Amino acid sequence: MAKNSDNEKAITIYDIAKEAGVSPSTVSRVLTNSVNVRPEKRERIEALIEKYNFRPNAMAKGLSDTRSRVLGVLMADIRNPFYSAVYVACENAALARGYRVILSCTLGETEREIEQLDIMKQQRVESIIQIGGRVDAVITDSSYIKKAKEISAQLPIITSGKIDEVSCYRVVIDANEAIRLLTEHLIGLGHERIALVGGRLDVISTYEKYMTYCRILKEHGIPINKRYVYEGRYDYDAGYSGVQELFAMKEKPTAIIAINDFCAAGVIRKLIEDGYRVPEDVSVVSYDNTYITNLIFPKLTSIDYDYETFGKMLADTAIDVANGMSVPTFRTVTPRLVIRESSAARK
Amino acid sequence: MAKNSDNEKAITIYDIAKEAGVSPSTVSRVLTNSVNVRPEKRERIEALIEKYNFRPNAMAKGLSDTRSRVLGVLMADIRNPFYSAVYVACENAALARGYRVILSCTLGETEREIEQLDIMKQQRVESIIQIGGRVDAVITDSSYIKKAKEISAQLPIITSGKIDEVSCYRVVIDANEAIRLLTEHLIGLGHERIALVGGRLDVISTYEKYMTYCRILKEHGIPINKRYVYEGRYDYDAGYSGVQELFAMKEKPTAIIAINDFCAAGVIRKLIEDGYRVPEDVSVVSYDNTYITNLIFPKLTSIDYDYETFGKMLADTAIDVANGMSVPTFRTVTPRLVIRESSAARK
DNA sequence: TGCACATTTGAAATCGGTTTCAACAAATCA
DNA sequence: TGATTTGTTGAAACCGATTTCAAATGTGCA
Repeated sequence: MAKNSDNEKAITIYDIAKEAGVSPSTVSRVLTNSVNVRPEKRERIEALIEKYNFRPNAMAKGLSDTRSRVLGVLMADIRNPFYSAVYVACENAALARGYRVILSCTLGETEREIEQLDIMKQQRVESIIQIGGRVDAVITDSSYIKKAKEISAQLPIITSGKIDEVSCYRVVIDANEAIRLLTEHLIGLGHERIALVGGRLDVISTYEKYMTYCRILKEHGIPINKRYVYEGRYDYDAGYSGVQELFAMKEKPTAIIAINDFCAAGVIRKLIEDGYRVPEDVSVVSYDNTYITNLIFPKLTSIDYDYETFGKMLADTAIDVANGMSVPTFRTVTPRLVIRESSAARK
Repeated sequence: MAKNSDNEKAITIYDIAKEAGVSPSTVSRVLTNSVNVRPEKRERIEALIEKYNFRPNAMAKGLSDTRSRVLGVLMADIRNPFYSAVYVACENAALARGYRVILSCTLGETEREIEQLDIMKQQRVESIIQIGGRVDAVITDSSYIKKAKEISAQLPIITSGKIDEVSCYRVVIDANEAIRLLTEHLIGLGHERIALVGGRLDVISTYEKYMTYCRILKEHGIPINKRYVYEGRYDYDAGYSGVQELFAMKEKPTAIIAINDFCAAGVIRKLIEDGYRVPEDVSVVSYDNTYITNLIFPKLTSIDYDYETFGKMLADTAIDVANGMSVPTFRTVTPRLVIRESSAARK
């Protein structure tokens, strides 16, 4: 049975050295493959490593290295499919460059967030990737800002969002382009009464979207109706209640831009419950292009961010900065429209 | 701007000690709060810690501690909502007991899996939690088995599945109970032509479900029709093509048990495309009770595992075993039926 | 004031690797 | 053959914390 306690100490290079009749330095040289070791000794050492399944203690190694080759990834909740997609892409990119990643989910608790930043510092991560930019917890808690400021003075923070008052490298989705794609897609389909559902205007990216939405409507000579903007959270319920409110109006929207796929699912649900057909009566589109888009009925038209590229850009920035390379402090990811079944020409 | 290179060395207890005019030991005593330190010195030291935002190097700490207080969690893919739910629950439970967690996704690549096991060993994790039991990669790769065997000889492995030939602690969902709940639920609704869609019978838990399904049908005097069992993967497509095949038959099923929520989404999609109504014409139920159940239309009846409890059981087992406590090598989690809209009485 | 005892403290060893430096051995060259 | 260069090796220092041990200091009581 799997060993159920930590009784026997782990093998060390000293043990290997003694049994092989060489010095620890020589064992280390075999491990790091740094300089020549006489073949016969090398073989003896390798045989012992194999025999005992020896693996060098990462703490000891980390102590003598100046570099940790570890990145920290901080996010609200890995259960969110957007976050998990970015995370996996980040991890892949980091691994490809010889870095490990430590993940931390804060579940929106500021205390935990602060604590985790400290832990990452103790782990001597080379940089911290913050995914989400405090989108989920809109309240910019001052104790968090203080900690983030402190940390950012000592190691680079790369974020997909923005942290108030904290200077960091930003790899950001081009929100203007995203909303432009959606709005023009809908306008192209003949829609004019286009509603925005979910998201809060005090969150930067959401506000940017709103502004661009207004600009584009104006460009097309479509009047802006503030009542077509339903603020709310970033979830299913926001979509559901958004429809409830919007469709109580006389001039009902013919198209809805939901703030993400969850929200869109709520939107569609409520529409169907109320007897509307999607997309025949109402078109619904959203952001994120998570796998949810393919699960629901009808399949969702959504904005894709190319997670592989996005995650890679985050990880590469983190690693480049840690290696002292000069890196732009602001980079954008260009979104792409994926048309599926939920949007169609206006009747 | 965030420091863009690792030029200045980090502060150490020696720096603090020198500036405070005490020995490093005293600084360490303040950090660990182990013994008394004269209040005036303690204050001076604490002030310096604050001043420099000093955080002790985790490597150095880890080197002198015999215990790492770290668990490793290995899984196929964190993007799977089932896995991410279990992961978060695990992490919460571990954190509550003062343990950190390192996550590793193998994305089904055996090579990566083996590599990550080694990394965890190097990190001196106290035990390894394997979520998924190689369900996703049915092929039990011999090189993986070999590595897992080697590892399990040195540190405890806790799994939610099963690893061939490798002895480990198992915390397993009671598959028999799960299928019993679903089958009896459907029979209670008057269904007799109940199909199984998705999953492969060479995966233990799937096979167990099949066997119990047969037993229960027999108990109720319902004839077993092997053609109602559609083997496939654990995804949307399996559900989709399952319906395609099953509904080409003359005696069409009136109820479907999908192997998980993804699969159920595919099932429902194809049913609707083909003009069936759910649940009026066909009832659909599944396992896992992920948030997908609430996103799709109709909302899915599914089997819940109480992720908090499940994750906690995994983490607690891992920690208890690491602490030499005697722990049962087999524990089960009792599933619970959550009835939603997708199942109804047979017409 | 002096002795016994408790509290605080620093020096040094330790954890397990890597790396520098100097010594030694082998190979090359004159 | 002897001098020079190159290749291997081990001893010891180092990374940054914790911990043991013994010394130094402080306190209580006669």
